[in-house]
Amino acid sequence: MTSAAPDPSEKAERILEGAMQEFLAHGYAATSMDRVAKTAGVSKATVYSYFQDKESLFAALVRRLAQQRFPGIFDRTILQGDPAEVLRHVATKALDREKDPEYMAFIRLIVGESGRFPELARIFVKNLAKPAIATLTQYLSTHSDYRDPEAIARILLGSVVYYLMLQELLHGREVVPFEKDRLVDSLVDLIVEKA
Amino acid sequence: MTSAAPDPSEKAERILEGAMQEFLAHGYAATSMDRVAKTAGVSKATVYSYFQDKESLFAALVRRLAQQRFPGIFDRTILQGDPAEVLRHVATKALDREKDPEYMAFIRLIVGESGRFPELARIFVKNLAKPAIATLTQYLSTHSDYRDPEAIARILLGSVVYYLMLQELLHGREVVPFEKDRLVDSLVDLIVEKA
DNA sequence: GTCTATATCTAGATAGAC
DNA sequence: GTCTATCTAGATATAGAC
Repeated sequence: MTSAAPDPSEKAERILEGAMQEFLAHGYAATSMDRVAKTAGVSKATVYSYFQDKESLFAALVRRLAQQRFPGIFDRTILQGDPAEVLRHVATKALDREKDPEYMAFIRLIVGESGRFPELARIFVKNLAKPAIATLTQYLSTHSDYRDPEAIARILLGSVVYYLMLQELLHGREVVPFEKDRLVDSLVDLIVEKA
Repeated sequence: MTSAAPDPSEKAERILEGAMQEFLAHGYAATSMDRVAKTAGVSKATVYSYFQDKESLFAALVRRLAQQRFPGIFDRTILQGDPAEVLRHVATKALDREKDPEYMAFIRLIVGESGRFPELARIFVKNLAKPAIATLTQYLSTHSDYRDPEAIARILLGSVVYYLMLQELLHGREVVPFEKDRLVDSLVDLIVEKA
């Protein structure tokens, strides 16, 4: 057994890596299993030996991305301290995701396939959106007097996500240019001054 | 591109109608020209006599939807009067779009295909998002003292769009339930109290 | 276990009948 | 002008070689 494979899951890793590149770049329907295999550096038959079919591979990939590759932004960050600084930090960190092309492509993919794969969209919400809302809501509950902290949390996150979607995903930079700092400044002012 | 006939062709209308149903339901890649023809009630050859290829048909459809079928929300609405009432009206009207499945599917389609068709995404931004931002910014400029009215406009619209996307498109209703009224109330309070 | 080769089907696009 | 029939390419999925 000198030529034994390193790890049975090593091939599965490469396949998922190849699948990620292809699905993120072209979406579900426009991605072929041939290209997944080629990108992963294995044969197509090997892909089918690890994953039942195209849908199973896609589902496995999305679960993986939602649970491992793109953990919630604030999961490990303990929010505490001055509200103005904390909120500015939160908004800025969320906006920084524009610099991660894979994350942006993941958003595009999930939204685009949310009709065909509603269950995968729910996994995305449960693993990424929900923890972000919960963490921010928790902070606002203990550091402000808002009647409805979750509503405020959704306003902040919504403003940021809308910015990313409009300016980056939908290529609005050239059509409706807008500086990130302006959004952050107004957002922090609006929320903190009121508190 | 096919030449736009002066008098609208009945056949072209039916084809676009069929294309709308199919593309909105399945996205670009998963939609076949066979099904477009069948839904439109014409032969596939007829489809190709009116539109050069699949991409041209898709582009014509998106332009049509962005320019005619889904005009900007506030284009015809003259915003004037008490800020609290106006902003509440604006937010509520925008949130009501969740009741229009075709509009929601259009959002999903544009976001999902924004990688493959960036120019169509820009058309969407130019015709729908930009006018909404501009109209609301204009109102806030004359009815509030905000240093950056456009930032406020984007915060309001972003909060609403994020709600629609998370709760409806991504099927978050069951995962992170939230009442629309709570969002509207906090949004209006936040913006008007500060003014 | 993995790959090559292939079966089967469906897609986009077109030629030719009427 | 419109439809039927068809071409060609590329898709998913699998059988069989090594």
